[in-house]
Amino acid sequence: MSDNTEEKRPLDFIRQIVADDLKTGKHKQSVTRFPPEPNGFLHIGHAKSICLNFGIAEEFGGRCNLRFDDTNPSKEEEKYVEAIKRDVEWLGFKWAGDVHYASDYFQQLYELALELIKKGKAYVCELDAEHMREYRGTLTSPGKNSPWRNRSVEENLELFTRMKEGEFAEGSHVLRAKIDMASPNLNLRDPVIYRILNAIHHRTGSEWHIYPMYDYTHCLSDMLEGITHSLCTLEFQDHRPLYDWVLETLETPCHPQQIEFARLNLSYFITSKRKLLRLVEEKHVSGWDDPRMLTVSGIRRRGYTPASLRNFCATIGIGRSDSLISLSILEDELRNDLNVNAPRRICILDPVKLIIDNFPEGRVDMVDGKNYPQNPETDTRPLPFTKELYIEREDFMEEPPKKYFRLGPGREVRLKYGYLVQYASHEKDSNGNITTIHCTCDLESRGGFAVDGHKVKGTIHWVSASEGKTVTVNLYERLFSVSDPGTNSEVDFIDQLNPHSIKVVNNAVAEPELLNLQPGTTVQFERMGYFCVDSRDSAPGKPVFNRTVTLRDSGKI
RNA sequence: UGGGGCGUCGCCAAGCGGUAAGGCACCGGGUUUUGAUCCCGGCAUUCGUAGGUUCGAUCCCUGCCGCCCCAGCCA
Repeated sequence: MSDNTEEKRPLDFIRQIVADDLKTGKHKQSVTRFPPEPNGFLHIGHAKSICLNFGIAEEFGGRCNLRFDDTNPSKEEEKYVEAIKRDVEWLGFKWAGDVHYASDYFQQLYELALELIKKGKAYVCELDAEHMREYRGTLTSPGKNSPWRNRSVEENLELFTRMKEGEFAEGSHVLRAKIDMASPNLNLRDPVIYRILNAIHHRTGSEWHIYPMYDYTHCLSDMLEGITHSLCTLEFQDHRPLYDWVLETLETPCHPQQIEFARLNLSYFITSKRKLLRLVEEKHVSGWDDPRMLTVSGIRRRGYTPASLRNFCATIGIGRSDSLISLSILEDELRNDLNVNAPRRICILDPVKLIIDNFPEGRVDMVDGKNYPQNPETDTRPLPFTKELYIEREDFMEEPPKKYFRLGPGREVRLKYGYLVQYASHEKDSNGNITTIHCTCDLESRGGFAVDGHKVKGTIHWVSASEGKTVTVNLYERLFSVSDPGTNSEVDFIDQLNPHSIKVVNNAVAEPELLNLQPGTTVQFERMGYFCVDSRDSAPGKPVFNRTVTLRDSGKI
């Protein structure tokens, strides 16, 4: 796999901190973690976090754990665990040792909660959700103490134990950290750290009746794993004092440093699990792995490569300011990779027949098509050239402007790898649609070279009408028609979907070779773009191609 | 009208007191059997703004303006 780590780009602020901590000896080795909640599929925003956390481990010789943050059994499922593991591996990363789960620590977390109670730093509260909100105060006014705040340690211990034993109903009791109900930081107003939940957990089943909350779990899980740098997104900044409070209060043997960075926003897309879920549930897309989705699985099915994702993440960098990254950066990294790694093939997406009047009937010339423009002349495949061909409808114009380099009355053009042909005539149906174009060809120009050496500017691609194979091609465009869908709360993001995000072409004509591709393979259709064999809808001998991305087409008329 | 963040080219992003890297996009030109690739060249007298400190400030200080996040028994 190629990525551009070899270029000495400046370190982002997080890597600088890691480098400094290693240099000063604060840490012998960096230990990071990627902590997804298994409640949905990973999207490109997660890829940024994955590249950061695993990337640091690779670059600094450290370790990176994969840890599932599974503290809410009502939302989490095993199938997401499997999908997430597959996505991380597909990106090319390897987690240190076994996969970790926050649920591995439930017993330790419980014992530490007992410690907290004994220190007088946590109490069982019986306020219901509504009262709890009321007591919390507002952004501008302080909260007030819960009437249960000053229970004795013994009583708290007994109540918490009974919570654990399943003696109480959901919602009736919670364990709260005793911090400061007047704190300007709402997260410090005696946050709930344990609640009663009787759901079945995907790993621990019905063993537990109480489940720890994120703020309590995350810092301790980090601590237990010896994480040195706990990287998360900006919205957790306000939680950092609580992260630190738990570790300090419990006097833990180590204290990971939480560092926040800005989450990824990509133009013309949404990176919100909740909104992606709605697209799936309301069937605006075919599923989590719809090639138009910017989920890791959708991206993969679309034909993107792991290297292009990693290079993209390296290119955009890590910062703390809100940003909206242009989709063109992603596409640029994709093209950089595919340009050198995707073999060239030929497929006509919108066929119109071209007949070479002076070419012998029944003759099949096998001409050589180059697989990669940068490779030696010998890396070729045979292409059957016959009297009747298909060319792209857009490659012929009845009244072409001067700068149009393709076929038209009076024009000469090169059929790539084949022959030079000169326009003879064309036919139209009653609706005025062009049905057939007639040309004559210079039989001496095989390979596309003029015998007398004259220049031919235009080169177009073609497929033999008799030897070509009909295939289905999905022409994808961006899923949304505005650059910042979902940003304006006045508008439902569903109304911002691009009605032309998919166009299915059922009569594309492909060179025979194209039927032999393995699902998941990405090739370039010369002059048209990069296309990937769909891994779900293709059948042997009946491939379905997804347009991964178009070619750049600067100045094309 | 509480607290926490952020503000360098259209979009990202370096810069760490010594006089504005790089990428994307865009605009020119060259090569080309993909109007692709590749190659050259252009693209911030200026760093949200107003003051202050300094020989010198994008970097330090102060005020102002703008944007984002926080009142789940979600993560």
